[in-house]
Amino acid sequence: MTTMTKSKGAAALPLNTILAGDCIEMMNSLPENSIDLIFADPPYNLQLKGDLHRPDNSKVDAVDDAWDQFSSFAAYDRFTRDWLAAARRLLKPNGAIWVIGSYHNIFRVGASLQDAGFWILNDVVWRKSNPMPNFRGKRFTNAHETMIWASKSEGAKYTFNYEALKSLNEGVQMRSDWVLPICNGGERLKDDNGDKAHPTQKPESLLHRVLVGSTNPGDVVLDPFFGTGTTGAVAKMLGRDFIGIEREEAYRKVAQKRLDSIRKFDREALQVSASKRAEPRVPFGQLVERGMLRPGEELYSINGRFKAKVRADGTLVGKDVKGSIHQVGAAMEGAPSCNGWTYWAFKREGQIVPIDVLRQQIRAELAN
Amino acid sequence: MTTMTKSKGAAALPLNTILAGDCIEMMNSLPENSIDLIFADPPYNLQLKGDLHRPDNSKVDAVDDAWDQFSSFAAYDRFTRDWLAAARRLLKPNGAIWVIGSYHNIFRVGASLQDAGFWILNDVVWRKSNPMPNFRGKRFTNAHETMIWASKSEGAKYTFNYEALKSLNEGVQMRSDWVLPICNGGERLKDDNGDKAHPTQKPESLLHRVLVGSTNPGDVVLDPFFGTGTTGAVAKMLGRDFIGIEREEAYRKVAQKRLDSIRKFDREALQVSASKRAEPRVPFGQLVERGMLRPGEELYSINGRFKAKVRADGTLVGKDVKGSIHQVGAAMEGAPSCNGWTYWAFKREGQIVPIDVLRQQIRAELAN
DNA sequence: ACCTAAGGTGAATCTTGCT
DNA sequence: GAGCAAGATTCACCTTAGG
Repeated sequence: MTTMTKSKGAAALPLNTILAGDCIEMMNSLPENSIDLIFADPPYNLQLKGDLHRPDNSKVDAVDDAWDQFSSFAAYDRFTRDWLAAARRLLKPNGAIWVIGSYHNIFRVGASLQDAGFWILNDVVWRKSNPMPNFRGKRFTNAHETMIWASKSEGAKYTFNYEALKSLNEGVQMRSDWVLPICNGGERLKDDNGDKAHPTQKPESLLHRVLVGSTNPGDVVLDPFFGTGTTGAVAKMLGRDFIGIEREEAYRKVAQKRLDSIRKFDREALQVSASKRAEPRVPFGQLVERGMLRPGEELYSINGRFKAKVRADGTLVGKDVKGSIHQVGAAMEGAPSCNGWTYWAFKREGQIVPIDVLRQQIRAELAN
Repeated sequence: MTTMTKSKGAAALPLNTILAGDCIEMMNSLPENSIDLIFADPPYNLQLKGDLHRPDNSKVDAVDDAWDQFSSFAAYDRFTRDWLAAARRLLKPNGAIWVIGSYHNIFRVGASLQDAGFWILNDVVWRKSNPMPNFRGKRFTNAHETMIWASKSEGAKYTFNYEALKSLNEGVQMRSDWVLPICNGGERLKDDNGDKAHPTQKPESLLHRVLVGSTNPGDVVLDPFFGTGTTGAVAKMLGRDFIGIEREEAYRKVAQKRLDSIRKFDREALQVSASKRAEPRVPFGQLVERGMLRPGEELYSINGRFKAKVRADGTLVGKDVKGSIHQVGAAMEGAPSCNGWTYWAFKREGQIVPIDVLRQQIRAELAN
């Protein structure tokens, strides 16, 4: 790969390098209207109070780095406005930006994007297939992050490789929710001690989809919060040029080593997200939520011997037992286990209908 | 259903009615600190430029109603701040709010929520199983909407029926991404012409999960943008009280008709699995007092590594430690904390039995 | 070599109630 | 309100060790 190609007027772009320093200063040192795509993974401004332990008493290794600390929402907003202004100056008129965040920061980022004149094209949800659970049972599992995709301004002719994404998605149009695993296993970079080199390394599969969808080969991709360089790594594989900016020496070192080992079009490395087409699990509770069965309605065992009543939370109550469709079926039969889906039925217009029919309906919908 | 019950000081709440008028004015006419939950589906501020046609040239019936028009982001922000302030005044200290939106408005709503002092608990993604495709192939299929769940302030004791949601989800904790179909078929209300009565009617399944998860029977739920009354309908079914506010006469009429036809589920069906925390507290000493365990008897850690002796006052003595079942367990494991109830076991007839079995016996007695 | 069991871990605003 | 003690609480992976 080449450094310092693609001159734009007097200045030149330091292609395929990692710039050391503050992202706003470094961006301001680059020529305006020179970048095709920006991917930004800014600090999330998590506000953690104390330690968190798992039920087995092991401690969660949380993101408590200094770079994620801001004194107030106002301070975070100032930072956001400043780096977005610098980013917007760099973008070509038909360039675009992606920003990723969580509920801690993404609403502020999104509003600032709009205020700065960016035009939101989609918000895209990264649904994590293996998120960390909520150990205390006080909230929903925080199972997704949000990305905002925006053009430099309204009416701009941004890049969108519709057909490529459709192919990636087995021939149907790509949706705004992407199911991808978090970065772990061999892809997760380790430091010399064997600990994770960066607390929030993003999976290459995510960047693969972003770059295939919104850049063309030869485009210049800037990542102002480069970290361990996932953006650069995927850009290199896909034949795009990148520029990274990273303040922390330790991250730059790991990223450079990573980049040096990557070859363009290393197909093997791209085989991360082949989809498994297992039958989706359908919770019985969905039949209740969706009104297919009514709370208070009676279910009948397929052998006609027992009945039980549906509750609003998708559990059953029978004589002396309550619990899941499986638990109540097992208890009534005195069996160690029972597949409630094939054991229970409901009545419609005098007919006895197995509840599994309703599950099949939902699965058919999901397949579309 | 009753109207005007639950007086709060001088004022009374117009329960289970639809108030006609501007939502901010109407909210300001209600007593402060009186509402348990607010569900709000405000205008999305869609900024549609022209007509959209499907590939077969049929015209998409878009949301272009007057109530969704704002002159600028600043105007939308003003409106948002104002209704959020009125909403926050109404909430009880431990109340909570849900707001639903799309990328057009949700970032502004989220930032305003945070600025107003609400404390975000989760952002929840409603992943539509049957969204409208992107006909032009210029963007990702807009296949989700975003809900923000927030308590009135940081540290508030909001309602979260963890076990009920877990039951709804087949025994695993509920995640922040919910896959549910959009509202159509028989559930979709039609006007006298057979057209959809409201452009953005929400599915009852969505409200079912919201209300089961974050309210209890008898709670008061306010929806300041009532529309055709999905919130009221599900609240009524689930035995919650509701208050709706709606400006448009046509929507109120449809909503009232809908509400009149709905019956509440029976009481048993509304019972929901409770968390252990809600069960009565049983001191370990009671097991000794009642002779279920004898002073001097040995307890064994569940992993078989440690043992300790029961004393007459309900404390344990082990090697070098004495104290509560929790303290001794934690000390032996070198852990910051330990739930002694699940950590210790005793022997009966050669069998190892967890002490929690004895606590459950006592709780079962207390329930009778 | 292959299978099973045990252990580790991930952007987390993660308790409640009594004294 | 601060301080302390009781006690409730996890899913989908991957790696490693052991059989």
